[in-house]
Amino acid sequence: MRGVQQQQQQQQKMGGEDVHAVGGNEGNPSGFDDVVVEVERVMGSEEREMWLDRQQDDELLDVNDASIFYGDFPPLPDFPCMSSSSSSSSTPAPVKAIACSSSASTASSSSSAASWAVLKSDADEDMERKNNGHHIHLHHHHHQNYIQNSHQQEHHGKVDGTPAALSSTASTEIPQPQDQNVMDGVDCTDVMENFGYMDLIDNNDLFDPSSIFHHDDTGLEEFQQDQQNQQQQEHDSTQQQLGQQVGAMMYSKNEDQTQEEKASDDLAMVFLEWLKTNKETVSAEDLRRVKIKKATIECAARRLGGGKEAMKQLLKLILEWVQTNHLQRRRIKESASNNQPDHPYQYSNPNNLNSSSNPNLNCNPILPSEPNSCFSQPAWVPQPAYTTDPEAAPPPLPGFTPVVGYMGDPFANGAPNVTTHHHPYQPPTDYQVLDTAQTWPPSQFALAASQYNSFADNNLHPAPLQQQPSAFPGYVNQYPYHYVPGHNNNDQRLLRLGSSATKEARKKRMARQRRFASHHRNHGHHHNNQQSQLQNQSIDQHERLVNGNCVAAAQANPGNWVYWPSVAGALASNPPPVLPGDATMVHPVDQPTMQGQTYQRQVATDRRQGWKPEKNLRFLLQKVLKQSDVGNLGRIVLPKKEAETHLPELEARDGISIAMEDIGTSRVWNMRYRFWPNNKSRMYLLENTGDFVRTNGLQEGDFIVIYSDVKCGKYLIRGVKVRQSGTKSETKRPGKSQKNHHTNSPSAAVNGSLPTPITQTVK
DNA sequence: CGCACATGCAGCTGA
DNA sequence: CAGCTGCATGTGCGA
Repeated sequence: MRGVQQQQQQQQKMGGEDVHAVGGNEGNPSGFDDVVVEVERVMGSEEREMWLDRQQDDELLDVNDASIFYGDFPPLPDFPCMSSSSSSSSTPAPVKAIACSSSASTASSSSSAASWAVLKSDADEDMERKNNGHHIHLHHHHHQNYIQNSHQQEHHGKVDGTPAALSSTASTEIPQPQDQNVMDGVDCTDVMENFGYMDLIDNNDLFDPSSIFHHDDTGLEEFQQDQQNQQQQEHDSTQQQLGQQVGAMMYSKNEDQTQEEKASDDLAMVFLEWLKTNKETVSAEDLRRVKIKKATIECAARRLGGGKEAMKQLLKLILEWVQTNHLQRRRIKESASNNQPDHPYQYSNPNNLNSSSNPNLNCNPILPSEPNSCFSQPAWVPQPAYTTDPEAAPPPLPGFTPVVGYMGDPFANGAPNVTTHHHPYQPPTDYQVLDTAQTWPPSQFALAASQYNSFADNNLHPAPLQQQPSAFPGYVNQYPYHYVPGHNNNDQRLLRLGSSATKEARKKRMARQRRFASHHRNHGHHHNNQQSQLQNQSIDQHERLVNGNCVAAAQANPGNWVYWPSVAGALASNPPPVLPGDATMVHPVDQPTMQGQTYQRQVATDRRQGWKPEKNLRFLLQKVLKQSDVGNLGRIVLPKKEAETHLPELEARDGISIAMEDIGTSRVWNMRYRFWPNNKSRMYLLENTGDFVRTNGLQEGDFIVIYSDVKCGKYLIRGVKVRQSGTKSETKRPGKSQKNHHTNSPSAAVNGSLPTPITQTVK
C-alpha cells in the first residue's frame, strides 16, 4: 500500500515542481527523483573561482545533500508525500513510537538521497580552454539510505527495471575531464557546459513532472561511461557534441544506446541551431545556469509524448525559455547591479534558502525518497488529539497553533520555510517534517502542488502563516497562505522572478493542476484497493503497523492495537469540495443539520473544544442515532453503503479496531469496526461506542459524523446533538418512524434528509 | 422483491 | 442473572 501511495504521491509531487532552477524543488520524489537532472556544468577545481556563488551551493550539497534537496525545492507541505504517511498509516510500522522516530531519521537520510543530474555547459571551461568544446556531465547522486521503502524500490524496479539504480550511487559523469564533482556522495550531472543558470522557478510552466517517476541509474552510468569515453577520444568537444550530450542526457534513462545516440543527434541539432541563433544574446554564463532536474526532464518528455520528438520539443522549450525568461531576468538583475553575488540557487529558487539553512527539512514532502521519514515521531507526540486521557491532552504548542491538522497544512510547513526563516511562527522542524511528508494523501498532494503553483503566482502577497490558520481551505486552490516575503531583498527578488511566469505558463499550470486533481482521485481508488489487500493479509498486523505510525494513537491506547485508517478510504470517497476559508467543513454535508448560524456556532464550539478547523478532514459518513445505537449495546449500526465506501474493507467479520478521535474532546476511542452477516449481505457496526455516546450525551436523534484526517489517515468522530430550541435535552424523536436511509449519505444530508427540527441547536 | 437497517432475542460468559 | 455477542427477523423503502 504504502508503496503505491508513495508512488502516487511522488508522482504528484513531481508534478508540481520539477523544473526548478537548481535550487529547488519541492517535490521531486527522490524515489524517482533520486536522480535529479541538473543541467549544470561540473565544476572543475579550476572553475571554482568563477563559481563562487555556486561553490556555496556546492558546499551546501556537501554539507548536506538532503538540505540541498529540500532547499532546492519549495517545500510542498501539501504533498501527500505523506500520503505515504497516509500510506504510512497503513504501513507496517511495528513499533509505534519508535517507528515514527526512526522513520524521521530515515527521512532525513533519504532526503539526502536526492540525486541531481546537472546540466552544465562547459562554457566556462570552454571559455577557459579556448572555447573548444562543451562537455556534458551527468552527476547522479544518491543517498545510501535513500531507499528504505521497499515499495519504492519495487516501484523503481518496475519503472526503471533497475531497482538497484535508485539505491546505487550511480554517478553519471560525462565528458568532464577534470572531476566528477561528486560531493559527499552526491553526484552531479553536468549536461551542458557553458550553460547558464536557468531560473526555473516557473519551470512548472515548461514541464509537468507529474508523471515523472524514476530514472534509470544504469542508464546514467552507461551514459556516463559513454560520455567519458567520448571525452577521452574527443577532448575538444564541439558545441554539437555538447548538444548530443545534452540530448543523450535528456534521453538518458532506459533507452537503449542506439536510441540515445539518435536522440542525441537530433537534440544536438536543435541545440546547435539555437546556439547559432542566439549565440550573441546568450552567453555561456547564461547557459551554465540552466539547471534542470533529470527527473524533471524525463517527466517533461513524457508529458510531451515521450520519445525522441518529445525530447526535442522539450529541448526547444528549454532553450526558448532560456531565451525569453532567463536572459531577461538576468539583465534585470545585472542592471540592478546588486552587490550580492549572483547565487544561482538563491537566484533561481528561493527555496534554496531554506534548504541550505534548514537541513532539518529532510522530511520535505517533496522528497520522494522517504515517505516514511515524514513520520517523525516528535511531530506526533505532542499532539493532544491522541492522548487517551482528554484531561491530559496538552494544549497546542504555543506559537504553533495548528496542531495536528495544521501540521499537515501545506503551507504550515512549506511556506515559512520556503520563503524565509524569519517567520516568527515557523513551527519546529519536526512538525514541518511530519506534516508534509508524513501523512498526506495523494489527493492533497495534488492540491498542494497546485497550491504551490499558486504560490508562485501569488508569492508576492505575504501573509503570516500563523495568522490564518483557520483559513486553511484544504484542497482548494485558494490557498490563504502566501509566502512571506523574505526579509532580505534577495528573497523578494526571487519571488518576483519566480512569479514572472508568462501567461502561457500560467495556463499550463492550471491545466496541470486539473490533471493532477483527477489523477489523485484515481490514485485514491487504487490505494484503497491496495489497502484492502493488505488488510486481507493480516488485519492484526496491519493494525499494529498502522498504529506504529501514529504514535499518538499508541499512546492513547497503550497495549491496544488500533487501526488507524489509511487515507485510502477517504480518498476513495468523492473528493469533498473543501469550503474555502473553512477547513473544518471538509464536506458540504459535513454538518447536514447545521445551517447558517447553527453551523457557525458549531465551528466556534469546535474551536473552543480544541477542534482544529485546520485539519484536513474528509467527511466519510454520518449516522442519525437510533435507540438501539444509543442504548447499552454499545454499538452503532453504520450505513452500509458509506461504510463500505469510506471505511476500510473488512475481510473478516471480526472487523478491525479503529481509533476514533473524538473531535470535540480530542479523546481517542478505540472502537471496532465490523460487520455481521445479514441476509446475504452485511450489516456494519461500530462497536465500543458506549462510552463515546455517554460521554457526549448522545441520544436518539442525535447523530455522529465520521471523518478521516486526510493527512494522517486517522479517523475522527464527532457526536452532534440535535435539540429543539427550548428543549433542554431530551429530544426523543419519533425514532422509529424515521428512517435514515438518506441521512447517512452525504448526498442525502445535502438534501436535508437528516432529521432537521425546525429550530435545532447543535450542542 | 430485494435491500438496508432497527432491534429482538438466543446463546454464551463471567460475576 | 446481567451483560454481551451475534444472528435472525421485522419493517420500511425503493427498484
